[in-house]
Amino acid sequence: MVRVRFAPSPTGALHVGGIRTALYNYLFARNKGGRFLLRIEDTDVERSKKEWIDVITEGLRWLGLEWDEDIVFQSKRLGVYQEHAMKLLEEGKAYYCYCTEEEIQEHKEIARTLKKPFKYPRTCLKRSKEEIEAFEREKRPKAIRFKVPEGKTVFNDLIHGEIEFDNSEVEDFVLLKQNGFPTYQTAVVIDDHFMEITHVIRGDDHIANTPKQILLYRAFGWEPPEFAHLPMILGPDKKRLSKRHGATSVTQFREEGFLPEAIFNFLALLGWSPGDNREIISKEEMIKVFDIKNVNKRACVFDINKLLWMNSEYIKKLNDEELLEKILPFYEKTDWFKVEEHIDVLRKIVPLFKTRVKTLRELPEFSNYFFTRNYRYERKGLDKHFVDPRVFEILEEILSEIISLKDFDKESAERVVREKAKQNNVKAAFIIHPLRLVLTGKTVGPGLFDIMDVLGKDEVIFRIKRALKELRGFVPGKTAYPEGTI
RNA sequence: GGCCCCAUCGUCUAGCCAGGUCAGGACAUCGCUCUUUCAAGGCGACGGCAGGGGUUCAAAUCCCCUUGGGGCCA
Repeated sequence: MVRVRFAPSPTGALHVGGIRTALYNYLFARNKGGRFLLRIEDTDVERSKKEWIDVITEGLRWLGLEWDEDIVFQSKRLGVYQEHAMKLLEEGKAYYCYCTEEEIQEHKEIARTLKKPFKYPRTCLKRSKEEIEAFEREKRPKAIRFKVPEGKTVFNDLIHGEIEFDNSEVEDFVLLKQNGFPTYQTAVVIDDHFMEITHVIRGDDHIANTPKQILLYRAFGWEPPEFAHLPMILGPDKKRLSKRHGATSVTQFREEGFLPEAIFNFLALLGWSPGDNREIISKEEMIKVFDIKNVNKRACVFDINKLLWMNSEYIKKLNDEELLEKILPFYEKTDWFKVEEHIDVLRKIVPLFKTRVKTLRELPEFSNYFFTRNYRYERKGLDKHFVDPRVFEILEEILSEIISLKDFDKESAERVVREKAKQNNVKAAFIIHPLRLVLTGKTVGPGLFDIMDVLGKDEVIFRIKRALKELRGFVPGKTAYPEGTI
């Protein structure tokens, strides 16, 4: 059975690259009817934090990347790594290294000045018995290094094809550090073996590590898994994606109002294509058609614009009730009111913005005027729509008409506005634009009559009255802008 | 510096493995349309095989070099 894993370090947020790695592992496993496991690589005690583990697991759940079986924590397996390092030592496939940090650093310096590549010079492999005994007597700290055999290491990458390394390029890397902690290579190989991982799918920054790991598998007498190295994700400047490129973590995406389905879909298509021209693909469909062979080799740029578009597509696919439910937390965050008390108004408002927002977070700010009278008229709107003084007369007429209206709703409001426009021999747009500005302060938004309907008769009357008072006699370009309206 | 990976519109990509269709789609941009505005929708435009050598009747596709980008050693 296929078994894959996602193995993040809890040293930071779950970022775009990590999400996509998890995603491809997940798709691969589900496509093959295999298992998708989670392992936390927390051997770096100083940088690993418990909080990050929660951030990672919550992020994965939010995205719908449910893992199988219990989470494996490397920090609980230190004994296993030590045991296995000792085994290689006993078999003569590894050796103690007494070199200090400073000595290694010195070698590196020399290599740098000579412009030669640095490789551990096997100092401790060549030490005499006496030397070693002396070190032991003074209890000098020691690491365990792997003795890299001669030859070539070749592996068939599922994405890149055959990749070959000459072992002479690989240095005798450390298996166990002086403090008894395993290095990345050691822990990865041992864990992948015991977790019975069949396919290692990870970022291609690990390609150069792969020969070391294969060498380790062989030393242990284990069969290496298949490898698939995913291309990196870059920022718009083609540099490795980082915080300075804006939102790059699941947490941020969630807070900014992206839907998990959109992220899932977008990231899946970043480096992989089903081969046809589809863009919006459901998770189920992806699982069905995912093939690791169709994954691209080339690093790709994370394009927030396309994500935004895709998010708006998923928002449009939501029915009104679903949208409402998803939007509530974003209204809650505004602190404008208790959402439970205004749920009926929200139920009317939310659908009006469905095709007008790209993220959920935009909705509250786009609809602020439904919850406050404290908004300002957009300056460019005043200049554009209040040029003709007849606007005030018609507004006056509409006001009195609305006051006498028995049943105020979308239809009657529209009838009043259109009739008054007709009677005054102007186009409906002549009065619709200034009225929108009066009622919302904005020049853009949902249909005016929808807005009037939601605001209700009393509020519409109040706002028109207020505007007539504030804006009467206003001449664009000449009159100073009324207080609080700019 | 050494080793490794990569190279199709601004961006994501299809096409490459099995050479022969005006190099197809999506995002973005621009235009038109619909419309009370903005969106959404519909229609359209712009825009690409990094460069150079080969192989071949024929190269985006196969090979080599250069250039550029990325990664690991750090």
